[in-house]
Amino acid sequence: MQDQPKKSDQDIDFGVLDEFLGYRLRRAQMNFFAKFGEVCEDLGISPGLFAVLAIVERNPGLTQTAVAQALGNDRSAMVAAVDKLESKNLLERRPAVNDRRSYALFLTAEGGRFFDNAVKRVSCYENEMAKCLDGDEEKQWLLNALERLANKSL
Amino acid sequence: MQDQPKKSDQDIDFGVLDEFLGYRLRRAQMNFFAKFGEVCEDLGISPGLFAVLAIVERNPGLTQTAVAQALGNDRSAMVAAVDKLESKNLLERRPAVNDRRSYALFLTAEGGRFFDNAVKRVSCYENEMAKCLDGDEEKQWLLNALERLANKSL
DNA sequence: CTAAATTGTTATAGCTTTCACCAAACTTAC
DNA sequence: GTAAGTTTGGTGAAAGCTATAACAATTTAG
Repeated sequence: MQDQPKKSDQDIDFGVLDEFLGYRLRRAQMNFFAKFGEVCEDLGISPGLFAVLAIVERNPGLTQTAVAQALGNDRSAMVAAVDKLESKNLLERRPAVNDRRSYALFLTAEGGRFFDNAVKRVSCYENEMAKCLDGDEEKQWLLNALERLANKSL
Repeated sequence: MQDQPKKSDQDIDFGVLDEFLGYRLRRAQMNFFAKFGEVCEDLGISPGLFAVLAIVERNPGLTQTAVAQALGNDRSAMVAAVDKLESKNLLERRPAVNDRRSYALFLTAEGGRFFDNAVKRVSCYENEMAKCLDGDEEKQWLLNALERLANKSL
């Protein structure tokens, strides 16, 4: 009754966890986050900062809150993010033309080059990760399923 | 040149983000995390604590580090988690039989009942979320794809 | 026995979320 | 038009969770 059978890592019963989408999503996302860190280590940006650059690059002039809403983050999270990107000379806060409360965000020239380079790296490792999927067909299916789950309400 | 076209929330160009598995995984997982919080609000446990209970329930006597490794967390994260679960009388630290450094973790009787109840709730909302998938077939495919992504190495 | 590895722990830092706050903008009523 | 209240944008402080590094006690390897 006291001799536990010395379970190895593979030997563990995950029970209901194995059937829960929430848990599996977390594990998959943790792996992606870790791989992102490896690939972009020297660039000094996190997935969150990368996402901010991506939104601002395609939608120049957006306010901080607009970017936050687009990414599903809180407004307050944007302060430190934009501060950091601005200190790296990648992003620029300009006063908004018709609203003195808000800033309009723009990529700097350096930010544009930086982002292009980062996209290359991220695309590269994304493609590598997607190799465990069955071709572009399954990847598109997966992207679609994930979008449905992200927007599902109870 | 200065009149930005007043983009609404739906009007934003996500660019490369839309094709990145990492981003879509994050969005989907954020939604699951939020829904978990709604459903289990009065229970006072997070997805992380739920996962600890699930592992200990199916693998009684595991050490803290073994649970951490199973869940992909750091050992140090387990301290606060077990502290919290122990203060709720759901989990118990017993001295390990053959290693005075480590504890063996067990669910208390109350912890067992609590977990059963929590599983009912989480299963319920998991099923609700899965309704945006095409039957059990697509769910199983998705679980499988997520497992592949979680274990893929570069 | 000595050196290396392991367990639980603490401290520290980073990131994210929540709350309250102030200034600016908007809405409504005069 | 003005003046009141309300909403919104950015910010800062506090709380939460996670990851990293270091540490003492203990176990294991050589």
